[in-house]
Amino acid sequence: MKSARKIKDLLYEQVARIGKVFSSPKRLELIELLCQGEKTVETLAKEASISVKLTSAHLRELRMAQLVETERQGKNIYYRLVNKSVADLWVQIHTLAEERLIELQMSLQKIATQPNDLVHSDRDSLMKAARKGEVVVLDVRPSEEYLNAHLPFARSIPLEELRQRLGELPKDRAIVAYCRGPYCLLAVDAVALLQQEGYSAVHLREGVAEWAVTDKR
Amino acid sequence: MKSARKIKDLLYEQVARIGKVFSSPKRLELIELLCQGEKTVETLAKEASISVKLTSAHLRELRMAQLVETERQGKNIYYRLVNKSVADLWVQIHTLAEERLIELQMSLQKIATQPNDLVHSDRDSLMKAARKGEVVVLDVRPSEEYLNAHLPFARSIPLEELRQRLGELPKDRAIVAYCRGPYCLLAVDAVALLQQEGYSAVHLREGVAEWAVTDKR
DNA sequence: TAATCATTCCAATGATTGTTGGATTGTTAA
DNA sequence: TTAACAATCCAACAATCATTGGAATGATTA
Repeated sequence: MKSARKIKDLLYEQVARIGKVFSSPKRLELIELLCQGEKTVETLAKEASISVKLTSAHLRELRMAQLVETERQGKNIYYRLVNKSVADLWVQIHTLAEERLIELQMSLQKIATQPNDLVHSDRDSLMKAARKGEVVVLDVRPSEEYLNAHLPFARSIPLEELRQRLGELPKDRAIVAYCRGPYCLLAVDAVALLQQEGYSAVHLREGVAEWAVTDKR
Repeated sequence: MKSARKIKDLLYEQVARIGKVFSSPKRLELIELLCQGEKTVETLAKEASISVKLTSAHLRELRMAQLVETERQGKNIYYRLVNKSVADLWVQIHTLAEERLIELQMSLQKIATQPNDLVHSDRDSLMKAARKGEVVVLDVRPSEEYLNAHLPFARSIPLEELRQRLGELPKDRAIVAYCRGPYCLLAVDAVALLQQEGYSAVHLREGVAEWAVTDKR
C-alpha cells in the first residue's frame, strides 16, 4: 500500500482539478452562459467577447474536468453543463464572493446606481404578485434562453426587440426585468430604457440559475 | 460610465479570486483541516505535511480572499474559517469532483479495499441506531477537534490513544468510526486496528463538515 | 534587557497557465 | 470532387503561481 501521504496528495489534486476550472474569469463567464442552456463555441465566444480559439481552449478545460458535454448538430458543436450541480456550484461561488469581497460588492453597487434593485429576499411575494398579475416579470435574454428555462410567469422580450415591442407592456403595472444573473447587464439596460419611456421598472438581480439553487437559505 | 465589457470583466475577476483559492491541492487540504476548528500555522503545516513558510503563504491567499480570519492567542496565531459557507463550498466542490472524476472515484475505492464503507444514504438510520445505543459512533480525530464539533452521540478516542483504550469499546456492538472526511485516513487506520482486534467496525466516509452541509440531497 | 519562538515579508527559482498564430480535422454545401 | 465553415490541436510567448531560503516582525519568557 502506498504511503498515506501520497494517497492524500492524489485525492486533493483531483479535487483541485475541479477548483481550477472556477479560477479563471473567462471560464466563469462561460459557465454562466452555459447555465442559460446549450450553446455553440461561436456563440459562447461572441457572448464572452473572446476569440473562438481561446473559447475552445477554455472549453477544453471544462471538458477535461467532466463538467460539460458536447453534441454535434450539423456544422456546430453544442456545449452544455453535465448537470445541475455545476450550475449550483457557480451560484454558490459567486454568492460567497459577493458576501466576502468588498470590491465585488462595490462593483455590483455601481451597476445599480438607482435604487431600482429588488432584494432577493422576497421571492415568494414576487411570485405571488406575478401570479395575480400585479407585476409583469420580464425576461430580456435571447429567446432561445427563455425557451430553455425561465422564471415562473415570465414573459419573453429580448432586449434587442424591446424598443419596438414596448406596446406589449402595460404602463399601469410594475415591470420586473431579469436576465442571466447579477453579472449580466441586459436587464440593467432594459430597466433604463423602460424607465425612460415612462414605465415603472425594477431590476431583479437573479437569473434562472440563482433561482433554481437547491440550497435556498 | 465604463463600458459594459469592462465592468463584467471586473466582476468575473473578483469571483475568480475565490475560485483560485480552491484550485490548489494544499489549500484545499488546509481548508479541510480548518473545517475541524481553528488551528495554528504550525499545526496546519504539520497536518498537511508542508513547511511552515509554505503554509503561511497559502494562508495568506485565504486571508486575502477573506475566507479565513486570524486571532492571536499568546505566541500563536490561530486561523479559522470566517463562516460555514466556506466549509459548505469545500464539501460541494469535493462532492462534485467525486461525482464527475473517475480517477478520484477509483482512488477513493482504493482506500476502502474491504467492504466496510458505510454509504452516506443512511444518515437517519445510523442516528436512530446510535440513539438507541445499538451502534457506537467513534470519533478518532484529535480531541480538540472533537471538542470543537462532533457528530451526534459520538464518543471520542483519538487514533493515537486507540490501542491503549480498546477496553472502553464493546465487542458485541458495531462500531462506526469517522474522522475529518473522505480524504482523511485516520478512520481507515482505526477500522483496520479494530477489526484486527476482533471488533466489528465500519468506516463512515463523512466528517462533520459533510454532515453539516446546508444542502442535504 | 536579551533571547527565543511563531509567523510573516521579500526576493528568486522553476513550473504552470492564458493567450495568440498557424496548421489540421471533420462536416456541410456547391 | 472542391470550397467553405466550425472547431480543435500544436507550438510559442508572456504572465502568473508554488515553493524555497534569508531577513524581519511581534510577542513571550528568562
